[in-house]
Amino acid sequence: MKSVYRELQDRGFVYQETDAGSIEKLLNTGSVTFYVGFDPTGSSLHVGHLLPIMAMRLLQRAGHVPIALVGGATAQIGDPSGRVSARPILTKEEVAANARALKAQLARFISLDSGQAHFVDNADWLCRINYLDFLREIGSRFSVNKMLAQDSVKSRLEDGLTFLEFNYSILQAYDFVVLNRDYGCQMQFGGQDQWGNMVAGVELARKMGREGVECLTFPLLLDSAGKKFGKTAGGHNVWLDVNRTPVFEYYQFWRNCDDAALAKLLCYFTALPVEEIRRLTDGNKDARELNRAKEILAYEATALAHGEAAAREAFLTAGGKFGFADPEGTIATSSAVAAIDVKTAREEALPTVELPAADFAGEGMWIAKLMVAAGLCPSTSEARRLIQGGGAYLNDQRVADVALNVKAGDFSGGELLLKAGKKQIKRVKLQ
RNA sequence: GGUGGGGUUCCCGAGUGGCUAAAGGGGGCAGACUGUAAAUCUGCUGGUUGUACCUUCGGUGGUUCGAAUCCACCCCCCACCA
Repeated sequence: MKSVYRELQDRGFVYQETDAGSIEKLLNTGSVTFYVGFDPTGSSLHVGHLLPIMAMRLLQRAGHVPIALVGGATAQIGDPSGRVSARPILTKEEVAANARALKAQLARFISLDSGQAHFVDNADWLCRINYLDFLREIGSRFSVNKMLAQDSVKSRLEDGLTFLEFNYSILQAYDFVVLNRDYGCQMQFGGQDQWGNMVAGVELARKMGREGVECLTFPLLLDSAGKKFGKTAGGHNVWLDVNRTPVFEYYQFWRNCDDAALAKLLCYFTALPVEEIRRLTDGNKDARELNRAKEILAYEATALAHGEAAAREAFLTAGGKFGFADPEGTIATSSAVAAIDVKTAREEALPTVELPAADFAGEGMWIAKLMVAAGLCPSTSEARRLIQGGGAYLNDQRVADVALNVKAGDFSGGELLLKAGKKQIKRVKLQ
C-alpha cells in the first residue's frame, strides 16, 4: 500500500513544502488534522479551485481530517497575493451566503460529517480581536522588513498596497495558530501563491511554541496559453454550479483538454490509479487512445462534481453528437465509463432553452436574436458577426444569410438545434 | 504638504481638434486543416428592431460647427522631495 504522501507526490500535488521529511512522517503516522483556506468571494467554486479540493479528498480518504476554512473575515480585507489591484470589499451578508454555497459544493468532494471534517469561518475569531492585544501578542512577532521582502507584497509595492491588505498575511498566519490551538491542526495546504502567507503561519506558530506544524503548496495550473487553468469559452470560468455551467458544458470542458495536459489532469482530477493513467497516456498514443483517455477524464471529473448519472448522460450526449472514441470497449480501464452501453446514446441532455411558440409565428424571429435568446451569444452584434463569419448552424446547416428569420416551420417536433461554432450547442424547444 | 509624470476599448499600449468605434500587440471567438487536441493560416473582435443611428477614452462642467485630443475644477495612481 502506497503512502498518502507518496500518492500526493506521484500525482503531482507537491510543489513547495516546509520540510519533506517531517511532512512525510507526519502524514504517514496517524491521523493529521490539516486545513485549506477558501475565499468566500464568489457564490460558486470553479474548476480553478478544484486542485486543493482533490488533495483534501485524497488526504481524507487516507484517514486525515480536513478543515475547510472560510475566510469570512479575511475576505473583508482581500488577499493581495497574486493580485494586481485591491479586491472589492464584500458585505458580511454576501460573505455568509457565499460560505453556505461553498459548503454545499465542497460536500460533493469530501465528507463533511462530524469527526471527519470541520468547516470553520475565521470571522468567528478574527472579528473578536482587540487591536491593541493583537498588536502586542501577534504583531510583535512579525518583522516588517521580512514582510516587505515577500514576493506578493513586493510586486504590489510599486503600484500601491494599502495597510489593510498588508495585514492580510498576519491574519492568515494567526488563523493557523488558532486552528492549531483549537483543533490540533498541524498542516496547511494551499496554492502556490499562498506560500508566503502559509510560511508566515508556520513561523508564527513555531514562535509561539507550537511544535510539529508544517505546510505544503500545490502547483499552479496553467493552460497551454500560460493562463490560469479553468477558464474557457470566452475566458469564462467553468463553474461547479449547474446554473452557471450546465453539466454537458462541464463535461465538454474536460473532454476538450490539451493533449499535453491529459496525464496531469487525470492524476489531479480523477481517482484512477497512477499506474493506469500512465498506461492510458504514456508513449505514442494514437488519436483513438488519446480521445478515450479524454472521455475517461471528462466522465470521472464530471461524476465527482455532478454524480455518476449526470456524467453518464453527458458522456452519451457528447458521444451521440461527436462520436465515441472506443465504442467496443477495447481499451482497459477501471473507470465506470467502460460499463456504459454506448448504444443508448442520445441527444436529450443537450443544454436546452425553451422559448414561447408565439415568437416564431408569422414573420418569425431574427436568427441573431435567437442566438442571443438561446444564450449562445452575448449580443446581437456578436451573433451577426458570428453568422457572417460562417460560425452559426441551424439544425446542423450553416446559416448563410444574416437576415434569416427562424419560423415555426424550422422546428421539427417542436425542437431545433442551434450551434455557435462546432462545439457550443443549444437545443431550442417550443413552449 | 510641495514638484513632476500619468489615468484610452477585456489586458498592454499608440493617439495632442475633424480622415477615430479609436494604430499595434496580447487574449478571445469563428473559418480552413484535424482527432470535439495542439500548431499553422485567414477573418472578426462597443451596442442597437438588422448599416444607420447610439454610447465609449478617470469624473463634472466649459470652449468649438466639431473634443480621447483645448480650458477649469475634482477624483485616483506613480516618482522624487518634505
